[in-house]
Amino acid sequence: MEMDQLVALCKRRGFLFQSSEIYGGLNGFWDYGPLGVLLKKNVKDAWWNDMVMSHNEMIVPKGAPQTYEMTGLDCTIIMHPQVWKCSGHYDLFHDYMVDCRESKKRYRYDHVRGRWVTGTKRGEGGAPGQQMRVFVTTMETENTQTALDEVALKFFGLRKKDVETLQWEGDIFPISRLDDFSDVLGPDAKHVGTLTAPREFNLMFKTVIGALGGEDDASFLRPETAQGIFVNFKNVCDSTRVRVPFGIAQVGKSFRNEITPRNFTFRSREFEQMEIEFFCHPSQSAEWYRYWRDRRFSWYTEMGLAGERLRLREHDADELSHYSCGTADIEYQFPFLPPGEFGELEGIAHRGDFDLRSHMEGKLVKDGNTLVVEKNEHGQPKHRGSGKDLTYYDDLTKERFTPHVIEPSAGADRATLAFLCESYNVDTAPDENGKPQERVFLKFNPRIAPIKAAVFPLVKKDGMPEIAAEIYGELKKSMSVFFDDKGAVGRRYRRQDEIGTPYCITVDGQTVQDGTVTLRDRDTLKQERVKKDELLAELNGRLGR
RNA sequence: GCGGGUGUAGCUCAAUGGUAGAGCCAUAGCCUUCCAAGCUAAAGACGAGGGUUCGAUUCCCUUCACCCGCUCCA
Repeated sequence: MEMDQLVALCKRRGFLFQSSEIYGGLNGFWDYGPLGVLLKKNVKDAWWNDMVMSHNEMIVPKGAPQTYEMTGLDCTIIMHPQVWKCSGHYDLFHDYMVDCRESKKRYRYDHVRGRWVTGTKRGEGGAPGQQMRVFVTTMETENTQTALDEVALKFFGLRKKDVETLQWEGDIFPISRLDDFSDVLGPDAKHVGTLTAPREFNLMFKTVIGALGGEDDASFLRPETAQGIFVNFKNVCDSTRVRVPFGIAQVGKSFRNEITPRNFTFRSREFEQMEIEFFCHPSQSAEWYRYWRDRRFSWYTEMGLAGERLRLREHDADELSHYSCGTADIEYQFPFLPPGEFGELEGIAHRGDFDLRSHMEGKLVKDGNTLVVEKNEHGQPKHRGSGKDLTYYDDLTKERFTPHVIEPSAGADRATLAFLCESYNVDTAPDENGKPQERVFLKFNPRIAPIKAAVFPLVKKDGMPEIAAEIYGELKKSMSVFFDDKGAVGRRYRRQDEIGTPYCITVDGQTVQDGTVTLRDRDTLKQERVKKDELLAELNGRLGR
């Protein structure tokens, strides 16, 4: 399937539009159309229903260490600025970058390190040339000096055996200590002075609280919904009777000022997340991590992403965040990605006690194998925590501890996009002359199909429209249905196929006589006669409601 | 943010320094008894801003968006 066909279908049928399209669009922002809003809502509802509403805390689910409770939250998009300082997002999302005019590469300002060196550039025919003092640079590596040797040799046009002729001076230090880059050789450059001045990249959307707000009132749109759950952990414990282990779920918008939004809705600047923060005893956290990883993977397969295009990828040890004991991505092979590449739908992370501790003590950094509060130059916490006690006291075991967190964090827009890609199907169906015609249909799981059924009068006479309208009205009380009496019935079927409607109900001449209608299946094209009074029950059964 | 490419109707494609054409889709009506049929009607576009020009969709500049490659990817 070519992605542009799906994009065209999404626009033609009203699933997705570019934001502010009449003004030329806005990079990284997308609007859901009349059908798209139904589809995405169904995805979110399915998630909420399966994870929260239908969860039975009285029985042990398959694969779980024990029973657990689930509850929900809906937090604000703008939160106290200190939330983002303690979570680490403030420091992490404020990057200074330098660009190389020659190699067209971009580097993180604080990651480019180098050292002064003096050498003699090889001239024409191997003759000695000009002597130069240059600050050669490289990205941080395990052995920075070796990397610098290579860069310097290449710059001066020397062989490996000439390495002794290089006169190094001083220590290796980041270029952020230099005021002037005119004698700096970029990591991938052939000439000196090609690096631009550092420029700030703010990956969080900044806004101002209050009409007269200045820089002191600066706040941020949340880059993830998770932090709202952590800062409300104590409120939830104190106001409901939940006991650890339990999970808090939240669905909501998040915002990231991505450098390169691309690939349709896959990387958007405004997007919606479906997140669970699951709190458990540290001794059980590894088991819970495995439970949630497997549970979330099977959710996607049950929703229709079964097959080779979906995979579970456990992160390597060196890929893990410093606080994590395990992270897995659920990934989908989107059609717009190069062959063999997968895009992340959801990450399941073992976050340890990092988050709750951060909001108690202040922003944490790794010191050896432990987490300690990051200090500023005065020896005080760089970002001060709330000081509130976010530990948990277990009445039964008489134990106080900081719960560990398992975080299944899913992208609602990415899941919706994956379902769209997966359901896009083309087959051939005979037209009225028996000639095979190409048919495009979206093979949605009926749970997420925007329209569950369409009702047609075969022709506009003999009382058929009236009966169809009556059936339509009855069904509409309990599901999204569509009425269509325009044009030939074959065209109406195709139109429903293209938006993924699982069933079409047609009132024909026989309906007037015996009260039965035809029920057509989207995938098999087969029709069965069903009594119109039994239609609702029949549909509910087939839709698994 | 950088480099390259592309912007004409919802889609696919024309033409033009002087009133921008067509097919499909979509809309309304007629006709039609089961898988995109037919007839009729009406509607619909030069991505945006500026400049040159008597006149710019066409030439120039800027900008925006999309595609590809870098970069980024908590």
